[in-house]
Amino acid sequence: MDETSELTQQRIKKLGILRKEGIDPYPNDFRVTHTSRDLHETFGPLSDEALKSVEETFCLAGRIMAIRDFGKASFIQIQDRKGRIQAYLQRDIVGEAAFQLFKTFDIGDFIGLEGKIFRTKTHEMTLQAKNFRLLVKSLRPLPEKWHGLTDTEARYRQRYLDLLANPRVKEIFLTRIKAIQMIRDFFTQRDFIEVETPMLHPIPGGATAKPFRTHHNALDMELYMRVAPELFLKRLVIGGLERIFEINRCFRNEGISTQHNPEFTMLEFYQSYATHEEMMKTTEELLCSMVKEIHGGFSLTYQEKELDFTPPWKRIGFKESLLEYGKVEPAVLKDPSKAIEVAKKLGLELKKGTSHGRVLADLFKEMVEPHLLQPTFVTHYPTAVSPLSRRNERDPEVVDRFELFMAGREIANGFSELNDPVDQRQRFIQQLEEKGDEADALLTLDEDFLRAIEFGMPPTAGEGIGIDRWVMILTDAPSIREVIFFPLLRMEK
RNA sequence: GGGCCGUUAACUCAGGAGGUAGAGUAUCUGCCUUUUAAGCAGAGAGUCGCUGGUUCGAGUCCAGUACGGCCCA
Repeated sequence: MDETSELTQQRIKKLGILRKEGIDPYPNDFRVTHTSRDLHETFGPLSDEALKSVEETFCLAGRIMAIRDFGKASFIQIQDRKGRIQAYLQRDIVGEAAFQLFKTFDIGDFIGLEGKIFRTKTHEMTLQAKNFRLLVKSLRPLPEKWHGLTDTEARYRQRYLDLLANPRVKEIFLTRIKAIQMIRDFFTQRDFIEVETPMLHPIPGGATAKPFRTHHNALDMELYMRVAPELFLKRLVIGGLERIFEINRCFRNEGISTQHNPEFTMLEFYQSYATHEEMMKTTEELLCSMVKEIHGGFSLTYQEKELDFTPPWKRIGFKESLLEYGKVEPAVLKDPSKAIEVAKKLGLELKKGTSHGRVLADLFKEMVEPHLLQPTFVTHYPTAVSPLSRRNERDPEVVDRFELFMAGREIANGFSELNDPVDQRQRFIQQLEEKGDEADALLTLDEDFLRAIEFGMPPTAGEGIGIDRWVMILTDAPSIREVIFFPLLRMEK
């Protein structure tokens, strides 16, 4: 406890006074009958006159957010999970002793109130308190009522204060929660089932990110926090769960930025007997339904840019996008050495490998991705950068895969799944060879997964959507930390 | 990892060219029984992130460091 804070000392003193009076400052026997919103919604439409004939009394509880004291009467604002409502405490109604007790209440305390509803002269819906009780004595002062809490670090470390003091923050998280609920409903209605797969993986797979390592004591076993659920979800598809989805955490042991948090939430879904084409359509339907529900139409503003979600969204081939947005010479697409030349001119390091497909993928990230503002599907990625995707039937050098971009960033990644176990094995081996120089002992062949698809995986399409990034778009959030309750920060001090 | 910016009262912020710290909110005291960021009068509240250095003197200048933010890799 911050011993030096005068304000806290004062409140501790008040706590002592309450206890001496025989008042429990932390009771839990007050029963709530209504929320602030119940009263606003039920009685808001009634006239002042009509309100006077409402005889019912209501029990509300909440945190005191403002006190306007008049000596022998007080207006207070209380905040509950649904919002705020004003209450009016008059000495002549609650009684002298109770009113004196109220004088020790502070902003931040929880209070339980019982009373009737009325409107003030200035037409504010108000609870006329007949009885009230202290429910919790707060020992620390809340952030300022007008400016709220703006110190970014304090907002993330003490998110509870951020939520209390900044209504917009609560709105953002409620939108996040609503979006996730909508995803569940969307897939459930389409006969998908929600599943959970391991977070602790013996072999990290399904994406090429660096994993967090951990250790199981009893089994004396090295484990990795999952970077993607993909390989386990496919095992379930092999097991006959033809339509599944998972909304859950993934962990990547990489840099932190406005678009990266070490733990983030991913939606993955798999549908047997579907192709990447159908996944794109599903994606449009899913995301559009959310934009419409949350923004009332097919457009929204993200960081001052107007995004238009009216379907169908633009589709462009990976190579075509390099020509159209990257303005590369057509020869770059055919000649690996030309591609490397361009990459070097851009100052790219090419640490991921110098196969033609990889270099083109690097060029794409640099030259194309930032230009994709409106929702755009980029299709047919090089096979070299897509070890889990099904080869295109006309051109085996590319795969039946797409990524969805908007606001210059990747939001989704989907493809027809590779279900040829022989090809899959080769692709894994190739992946290992490319990574060879990194001496990455983590990368071992996932024989268990290969065995699974050798039993036969139905033709399936799958997709992953980064929920945090999508919620950023929905809520106009500039940083991923604004849509994650507790983003990772360094230790304090 | 690099560059730039920030860190002053519980909160939001001032602090010119180095001279020993200021406002609003909140708190405390008094007045006020329909206020709306209520009002009026008064009061208390600070290791200026931390560690060094320069200086007679550092919130201010310099170096380092911690944490945070933005950009870049």
